[in-house]
Amino acid sequence: MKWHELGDMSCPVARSLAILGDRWTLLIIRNAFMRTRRFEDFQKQLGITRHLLSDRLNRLVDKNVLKKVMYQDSPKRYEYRLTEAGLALYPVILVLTQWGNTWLNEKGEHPPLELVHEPCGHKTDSQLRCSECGEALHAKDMIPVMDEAAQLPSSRRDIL
Amino acid sequence: MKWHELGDMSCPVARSLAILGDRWTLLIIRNAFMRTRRFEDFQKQLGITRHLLSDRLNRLVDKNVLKKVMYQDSPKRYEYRLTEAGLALYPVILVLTQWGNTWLNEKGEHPPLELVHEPCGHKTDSQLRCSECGEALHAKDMIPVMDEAAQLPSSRRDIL
DNA sequence: TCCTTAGGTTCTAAAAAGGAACTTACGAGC
DNA sequence: GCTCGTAAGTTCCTTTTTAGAACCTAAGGA
Repeated sequence: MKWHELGDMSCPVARSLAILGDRWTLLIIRNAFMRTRRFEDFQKQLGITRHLLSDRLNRLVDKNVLKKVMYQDSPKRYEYRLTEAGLALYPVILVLTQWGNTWLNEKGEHPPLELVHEPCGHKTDSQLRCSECGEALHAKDMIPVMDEAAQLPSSRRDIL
Repeated sequence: MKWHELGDMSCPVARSLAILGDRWTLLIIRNAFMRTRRFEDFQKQLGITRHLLSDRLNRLVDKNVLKKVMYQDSPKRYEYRLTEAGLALYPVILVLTQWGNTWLNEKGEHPPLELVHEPCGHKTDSQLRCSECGEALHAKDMIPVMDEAAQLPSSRRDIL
């Protein structure tokens, strides 16, 4: 199976990863959350090749994760900003931060990146909680349900 | 910059993505959460080439995300199971599921994958909350702090 | 006129991914 | 003891992607 075919699958994880699941895209988005907006800045900060950066930024604009905003008229210059869909990726960056802090620092060689929650003023560990009962969510307690999908022919049900 | 060099960076997102940030790894992990454990099953479900699957599974074992467990003695057969670090990736899968459900289904062509939280019995939308004050977390309220890193030479501070 | 800045595009070589066939080690059936 | 089937890979060859460096364009300033 070719990679781009994943975008048509019924599984939402496959569709998300068809946009986000390559070696640079989530790093670009991380930097966008750190207020990076311009081509040159992304390129210097990430060390990505200009060619790839151009390709990835255009893809993200095409997929409505970033938008181009003109910030100078002559010569015309555009910067890249997170759209509403892009801002909604913050949880992805946050859980990757916490996983890296916790599980990829066994020898203690990296100072953890701590996050202060400004409204309450404390260093925070984010927790995923159920919107209904408020309890912390764990894999073993979750049951996937795909009502309509059950009525699709099995060839369209894909993975999940 | 080459991809594998990211694993040494001080940013935990870069270190996480040095393991998870390619086209197949998170899909393999998604299927592991769906109880897939054997080489043949991963291959059939994902449509990944056998070569790549072998490479990715070995890498995940090497990085302590999966472990090989013998399930048959003769001939010796092993299956791949999530380690503690692997199980800790559930939030990543969950937030990607929700983002895909919400933002990659504009034409309504995909039935959303709904998740029932078994202990309370309701369909849930997971929410990221602050461990200290319990409020929902948003990008604009978070301040990254890297105490010790501030004392490192700037060449070692990398991106964040 | 020449230099600088921002945002790319072009070129070539190297690395990674895709696809199909082959291997190994066993057990079962005939 | 021959053939088939299964699980888990490995090999070989082709096609795509990436990496890295150089080049291009359009405008402003010294």
